[in-house]
Parts: sequence; C-alpha cells; structure tokens
Amino acid sequence: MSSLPDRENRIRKLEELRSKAIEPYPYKFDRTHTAAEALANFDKLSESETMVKVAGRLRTRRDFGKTIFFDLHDESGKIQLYIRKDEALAPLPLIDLGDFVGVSGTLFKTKTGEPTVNVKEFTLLSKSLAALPEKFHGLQDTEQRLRKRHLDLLVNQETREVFRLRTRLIALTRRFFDERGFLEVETPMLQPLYGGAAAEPFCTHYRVLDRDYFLRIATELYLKRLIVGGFEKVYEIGKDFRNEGLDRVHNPEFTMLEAYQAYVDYFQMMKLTEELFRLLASELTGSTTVTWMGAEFDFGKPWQRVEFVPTLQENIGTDPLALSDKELRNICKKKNVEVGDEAPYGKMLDKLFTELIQDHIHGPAFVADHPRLISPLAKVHRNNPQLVERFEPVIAGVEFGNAFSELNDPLEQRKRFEEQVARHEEFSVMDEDFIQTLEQGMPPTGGLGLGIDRMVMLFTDSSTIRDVIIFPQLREEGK
RNA sequence: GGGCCGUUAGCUCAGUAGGUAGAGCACCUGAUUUUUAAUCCGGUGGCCGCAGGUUCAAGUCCUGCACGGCCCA
Repeated sequence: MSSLPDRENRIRKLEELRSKAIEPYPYKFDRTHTAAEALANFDKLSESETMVKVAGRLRTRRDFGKTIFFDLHDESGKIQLYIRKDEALAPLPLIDLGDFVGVSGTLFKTKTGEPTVNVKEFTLLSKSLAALPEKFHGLQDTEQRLRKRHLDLLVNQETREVFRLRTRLIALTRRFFDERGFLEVETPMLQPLYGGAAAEPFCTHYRVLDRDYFLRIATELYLKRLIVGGFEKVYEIGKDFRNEGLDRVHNPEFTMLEAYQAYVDYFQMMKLTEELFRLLASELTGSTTVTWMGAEFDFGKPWQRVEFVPTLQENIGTDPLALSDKELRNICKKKNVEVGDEAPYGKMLDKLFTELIQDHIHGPAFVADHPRLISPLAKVHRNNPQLVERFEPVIAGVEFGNAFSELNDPLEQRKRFEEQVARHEEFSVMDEDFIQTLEQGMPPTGGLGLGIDRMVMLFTDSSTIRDVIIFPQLREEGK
C-alpha cells in the first residue's frame, strides 16, 4: 500500500471516507469569514471568542503527533489552523494537502504570534486527487504554467495579480468611456465579410446558410455603421481574431478596444489616448511614470510626435513617396530590410518604417500622418493629399493601436477599396454594404483602436503577451 | 524561416571521463502537544521528450522529429 503512487493513495482514502459515511464532495459550506476578514478582525473576534467558519484549500501541514497545523488558503489569503488530534475532529489521516476543507473554531495567537484558528469542527469539502506543485519553488516551467494555468494561479501570486490588474484595467477603461458619454456596444464576431484591418482572417463555415464566414479581424466597419445610424459616441471592447504567427506581442485571438466619436478629428483621439493612459497609469501603478522592461515611460505629459514620412525620408535620404517600386526595393536591400520579391509599395514603406524608425522609438509617441497608400480607411490629410490623418501610439517600439480622422466620403472610400483590390493587396476586399452605408452620410468622425493585451503588458511589466492572456494559444503537445 | 539553449521522479533541480539513475519537496511508515520552507528515523516512486545511429556499453556522443524558451529575420 505504501508503494502506491500519490493518486492511488488519494483514491484509496476517498473510498475509505465513503465507507465511513463521510461525503468527500458535499454541496455547500456556510462560511462566516474569509481568511483575510478573520485576520483583519482578529482582535475583536479572538477577544469575544467568536466562532468563525473559514473554508479553503489546505496547502501546507506541520504535524506534531497530538496536534497539527495547516495553512488554509482561500482567494483572500491564508490563515493557519491548529487542530488537536485527540479531539477526534475528523479522519485526519484521510486528509491530503490540496483538499478543500471548511472549519469552525475560535481565533487565538500561537507562541510565535501567528493568528490561528483553534479548530473545533472540521469538514472535508472536496477531495483532491492530484498533488500540488512544490511548496517552495512552485511551478517554474513556463510551458506548464501556460498549459496548466490553474496550477500557475494556484501557486504563483504574481500570476493572480496580473489577471486582477487586467480586469481592473478593462473596468477603468469602460468607466473612462462611459463617463465621457460613449455607448458600449457589441458587434458581430461572425462576419460574412472581413475588414477594418490588413490581416488574414480565420475562416469558418455556417452550415445552415451553407456559406463561409469569417471571425472578425476588427470592429471598425460595424462601429462606423452605428455612427451613421446616429449614435455619436460608441465603443466596443472584445476579441479580434487574426490568422497570424505567435510571438511576444501577437496572439491569434486578442482583445481590442475601438472607440468612435462624431464631429471630432484625430487630434481629439490623441487627447483621449493621452488621458486614458494617464488615468490607467496613476490608478494601476500609483504614478504617471511606468516602468516596463527596464525603461521608464512618462504618461504625465503630452506624447512625443513622430511624423511618418519626414522621419523616414531623413533616414533613407530621399522622399519615400516619390520612388518607383524598384527604387524602393533597392532601398530595402540597402537598409537590410527584408521584403518579399512581390511586396507591394505600401508593404515596403510599412516595413521600412517599422524597422528603421518605429523599433527605436522609446515613447510614448504618436507615429502620425501615414501615407495614404497604406491607410484605406483614413481621411486624406488636410494639408497634404499624399498623406492621411492617422496615428499609431507607440511605446518601446511596440504598436499599441491605430487611429484616424475617419474617411467619410463614400465615393473616395469606394475608390480606395478599388485601388487596393487592383493592387492585389493581401486580404483586401470590396465591402459594398459598408460603402452603401457611408453613402447614407457619416458625420466627421474620430476613431481609435487600442490593443488591450499590450496595455496590460505595459502596466504589469510583462515582456510577453502570453503572460497577460489567461489561456494563450500554444501548439498541441507533442505525441 | 534561421541561430542558440532546454526537455531526467508529481514539483524544483543535480548527474562527473560513456560503465546498472540522485537530492530536496510531495507521498507511505514511525517519533514529536504552539509549528510555520517545522524537525528526526525508515521507505515507495524513473520508457532520462520521441525515433534512429555509433559503441562491448548511451541520461551522457551523432542525426532527425516534437514541444518550450531566448535572440534574429
């Protein structure tokens, strides 16, 4: 019997419990205090010898023969249990670390000053059949932490903190937009046509309609339909899906915020972005200066502005918008920026800028006024017909979003889509329904998109997106 | 896609020059009436990621693959 593996031992105990008519999986337990509440009110509770009932998972044990100590963990924290075995409170030999129990007893302090429950009643609430990870080193292996997130959460306090902060960040963001009169909406994730970004979609099939559908890559086009419909401020926080690689800042499903406001331009969206980050920084970290991956970022002052074309021009020594395909390709080669042989002009421009300029931006910065060629949904720049009114928030070289003075000229929008399709740009589609919607008339509108996951990375000082997505995408386990 | 590193007990990790696989935690047995990474005696537990190869002999050397990590593109 002693040679049985842990799981077998636990199952044996489970059966023994049942044979003694002790239910290992009862239905409920009426607790009076969480561990934290019991500790916070220790003086009053111990003085009045109040019976407290706490519940949680047994995590460590210190056995002294006739007495035994456990650490009982619940979501609020942990509290020590003191049990005298001669009081025969429970079949203690059948209890394992990892089991959930509920106890009632009075509070006292041990010789070493530890607030402790002097247990009078002891109830098994759920038998665990699997050992916990090592009590001191915890669960270290990155792969196991991601694949078995429940263990990661159980053992690693920092992991719990990351996801608590994530939720607070989203709640604060909602409050931010709600307070400014934005209406939160939900638009389709399952779409007959995809659009709103340059990205490969996931494709699925709707059996009843016998038609292919796409998981959304952006919420943009639907949210603009709502502006046409008369809502003047709308926003959505939700998952987008992009059929692309996995790396430090990409997960195929990720959480995006998009917000649209009628009668404003992209300058208002910049202001909104600055205000949101300033709020989040001070609420989440207690300071407008945030440390991320060893560098400091100050969100207390206006963001730096980096103009796309002049900055790139300065780097490559010539006007990037006045070249032939071949000339631009040569510059890519000269600058060691790898682009495919078929890469269209816009794609080369984008890659050149990303690698030569953006990667080195400390920020926080707004990369502003992109070439019209790579921005089919943005309004032409009021001072330069080759550019659009657009910006991307960039911090530590990482793109945090995208924003425009939204293109609301329906004929121009049609032309842009047509040009895109004619250039055989990847994943470009003509969305006839969207254009017809625009023809109904959309007011001047400012739009903003922000990657929530990356924002959580920033405010939790996480270096990879997998640390802030609770169940990140992984390859299938081998075999 | 390329380079480098990792994969050994449930967990955290050692493993010498190629010579029959180790520790701590957890688990099982015993001692212990205020400990807290409790302590002490004794014990169980391994397809050494997978598949080939070299060798009298492979956890160790070679090749391929899988998964993961870091860096680069």
